[in-house]
This record gives sequence, C-alpha cells and structure tokens, in this order.
Amino acid sequence: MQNGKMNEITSLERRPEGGPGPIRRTALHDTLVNHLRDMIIEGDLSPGTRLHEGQLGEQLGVSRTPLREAIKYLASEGLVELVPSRGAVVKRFSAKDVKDMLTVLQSLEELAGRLACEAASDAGIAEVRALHDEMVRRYRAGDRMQYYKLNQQIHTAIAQLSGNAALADIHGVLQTRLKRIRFVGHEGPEKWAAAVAEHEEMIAALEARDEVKLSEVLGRHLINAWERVRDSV
Amino acid sequence: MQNGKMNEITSLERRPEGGPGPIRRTALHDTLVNHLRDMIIEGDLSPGTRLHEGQLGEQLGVSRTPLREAIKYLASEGLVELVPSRGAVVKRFSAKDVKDMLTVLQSLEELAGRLACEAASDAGIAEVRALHDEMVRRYRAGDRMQYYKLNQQIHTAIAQLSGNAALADIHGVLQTRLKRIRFVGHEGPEKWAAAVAEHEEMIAALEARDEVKLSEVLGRHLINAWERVRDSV
DNA sequence: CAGCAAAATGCTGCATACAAAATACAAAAG
DNA sequence: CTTTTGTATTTTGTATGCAGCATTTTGCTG
Repeated sequence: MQNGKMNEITSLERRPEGGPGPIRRTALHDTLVNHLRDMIIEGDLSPGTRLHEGQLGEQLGVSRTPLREAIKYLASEGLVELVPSRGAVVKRFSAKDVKDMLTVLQSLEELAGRLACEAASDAGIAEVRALHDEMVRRYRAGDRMQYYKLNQQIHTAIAQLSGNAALADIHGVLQTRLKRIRFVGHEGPEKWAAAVAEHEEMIAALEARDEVKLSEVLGRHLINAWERVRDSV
Repeated sequence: MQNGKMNEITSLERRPEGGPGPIRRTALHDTLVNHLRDMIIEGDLSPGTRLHEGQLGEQLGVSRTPLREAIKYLASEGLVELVPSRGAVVKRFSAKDVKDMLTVLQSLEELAGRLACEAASDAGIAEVRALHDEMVRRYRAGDRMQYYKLNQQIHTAIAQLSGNAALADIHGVLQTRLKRIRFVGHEGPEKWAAAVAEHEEMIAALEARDEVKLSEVLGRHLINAWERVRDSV
C-alpha cells in the first residue's frame, strides 16, 4: 500500500462471498483490523502517529464505531497504544523493545523447532520445503518483498508445525509486532546471504527431524536477526 | 464476584479521581475490560456462554458501544471468540489447549528465570520474597483464594524481574488465559504442599541468583502444574 | 512585544437510533 | 406426523448525535 492518496472505499468492501462453500467470509471487523495492521506494518501509519477516527474513517469509508472497535483490537495486540481522552497512537518500539521481542521470539522458535520435529507430518514439512525453495528463487531474483513475505511465512509455518496452537498464536502476535521493523530493515547482500544460508540449514534439520539442530539454528537465526536490524531501529 | 444477582451499576463507576496526582485514572474501557475478564475468570461467564450485548450492558449499566469495544479487546486477548453476525462467546479450552499453553508458559518462565537472575535488583527480589512469605502464611491458614492470588502475583513478578517487557507482557496474556483453569483446579492437600515446596525452591534459587536452578524449578513447577489441573479440564 | 487568561475549536467517549442478519415460531404442504 | 417455508421477533452490526475534555487561538494586560 503506497502512501499519498490511499485506496478508497472500494478496497474495503465486504468480501462478496468468495467461491464455493456456504461459509461466511470476512466480516467488516476483520477486514478493518487487517487493513489497519497492514497500514501500520507497511509504514502508512508510522510510529507516534495519532489514529484520527474521523479522518481515518472517512478515508476508509467506514463510520467511527467499527473503526474504534478495530483499534481496540489492535491495542490488545500491542500495535497501538490507547491514550485516555486522546485516542490511539501507533506504538513506537525502542531498540531494547525490539531486542526483547527477538529474545522471546527466539525462545519460542526454539521450542517450536523441537516440537515440530516430533509432531510435524511429512506433508507439512514438504510444504515448508516448498516455501523455502520459492524463497530462494525470490532471493536469487533479488525480489526483496516476496523474499520477506515468504521468510515470514516459513517461520509461521514452523510454529504451526509444532502442533501447539497457543505457541503458534503467540508466535504470530510477536512476529506481527516485529514485522514493521523487519520490513524496513534492509540488510546488505552479505548479511542477506547469511540469512538464506541459515534458512537452508533450518530446512535440512527439519527434514532430518533433528530437533537439537533445528532448535539451535532457529535460535542462532534470531540472534543474527538482531544484528541485521539493530541499526535500523 | 458471586453469581446470581450480580453487582449493579455501582460496581462500574468511573474511578472517582483517586488521591493525589492530576493523572487521569482508569477510563471506562479499562474498567469494562477488567470487569469482563474477572467475570470470565471467576466463572460468572462460563465457557461457551454467549455475551449478550443488550442484557450484559444493562446489567453493567453501560451502553452497547463501549461494551462491544471491550469485547473486541478481550477477543484479541484470546478470552472470547467472535462469531460473525452472532456476537461473542466465552472461549472454551480443551485439555490439549491447556497443556499447550502450559508448555509455552513453561518455556517463557524458564527464560524469565534466567534473565531475572541477571537483571533483577535486590529490592525486586526482596519484594518477591515478601510475596512468597505472605503466600506461605495464607497456605498455612488454608486461605485458598489469597494463596491463589499471591501465587499468580509471584509468577507475574518474576516475569517482570526479567526486565524484558515483551516477555512480561506475553507471559501475562498466557497466564490470564489459564487463570480460569487454575481458579477451579483445587488440588488435594499433598499436591498443594508440593507446589508450596517448589515455590520455596524458586525463591531460594532467585535469591542465590542461580539461573540454572531457578529455570529448572520453574520448568518443573509448570510440568507439575499440568498434573495438578489435568483432571479439572 | 511577551505572558497569560479565556474563549473557541476539534476530537474523543459514550449513548442512541437505524439497518441487516439470524433465530424462533407458526402455518401449510407432503 | 414430518418437513418446509414464510413471517415475526430478537440480536448483532453500523451510523449518527451529543457532551466533555484537550488543545489552540485570540485577546487582554503588563
């Protein structure tokens, strides 16, 4: 989502009952939450920015009521901060905050790695491998954006392979909080190459169901992640 | 909060500008969130219960708008589930969910223990010790409720001693989700005694700043916690 | 011209009002 | 007697309106 004149009402239509299946698709609340989340992650709403209900609602073509509900949701998620009588502002993370989050994320991924080696299905592992291969292709093509997205997807997928829903959930929250940071953190070629190499190790360990190795690599990967983004923060 | 005729509007008054300090105290949103959370934890709203906006709002003396905002907040926190076009229901956790949450909590507390041994101030440790002593007194007095609350406070305090805000935050969320379970889980005298003994070990390790030991005890404590509540789930 | 007081503006917070969807019920058809 | 369909009621979802607080601007005084 580029800034300047941002997308209009059309971008927020209630999902018009996609393909097959009678299942109710996304409600406005969800749509709004996702939309705002993206705006924050992609920098349309930078840290410290006040979420002006009237203005924002008008831009998105929604009244203040559902917008406020979405904002409260995001506040609980930790992306925005509620200031009594003064609305909500996009939360600003200090360098220490980021380091702390990465520390927790590291611990969670180490756990996820151990569990995944036991619990994951072969099919599940194959899917991660597919994501990885695609990511490497994007890396070779120099497509940072797609690389970034696949990178996130892989970590999310591993958390899910653990079979531990609570773990996957918390991991997701934390990863979301860090997305904005990682999104802007554009490391140089050599660091990028190192990250890809670590990913290669990860996948190999996962396929070998070597939980010690996988846990170790995931941990190392996140320690290095801090090195990669520390200047950007 | 006992069930039956529950407390009326009076219980939800906006905090009447407590003592000194010009700082704006709790807004209605926070009050509502806390109130609803307590109602869920203490069983006033049992799992599967639909949160009827009209009725609930009337009981609490609040209109639907802020109530809905609070519900959305709790949904993000994982205590209630939003069903499109059908409102919100109190989330029901399966035995596996609880076990999974405890697994993650264990990992987080082990991390918190390690960090706390390095980062905690002597004063902070002393506070935890005070909480512990008080808890033991309540235990000896057979006061389950106060014991339970102090128990929670101690774990929260240790997470905070880590100096890692993200860790303390996530730990808090997870602990809250588990509160309801632990609240109903009334173990027998022998298990209770074992739990107290483990706490004694914890405090000792913390005071000695023995991170290996503390981490180990915290981990063991939570594995045992699962044994203590597994039948209640 | 600087400093401060007071009004005016703008925004949030909460309540109410309206619209759409779901559920419950009843009647009719098989 | 069961099932289905149409209608009424209830409940959620969204919009609007109003009051209170915060901030800013304006006007007065030194």
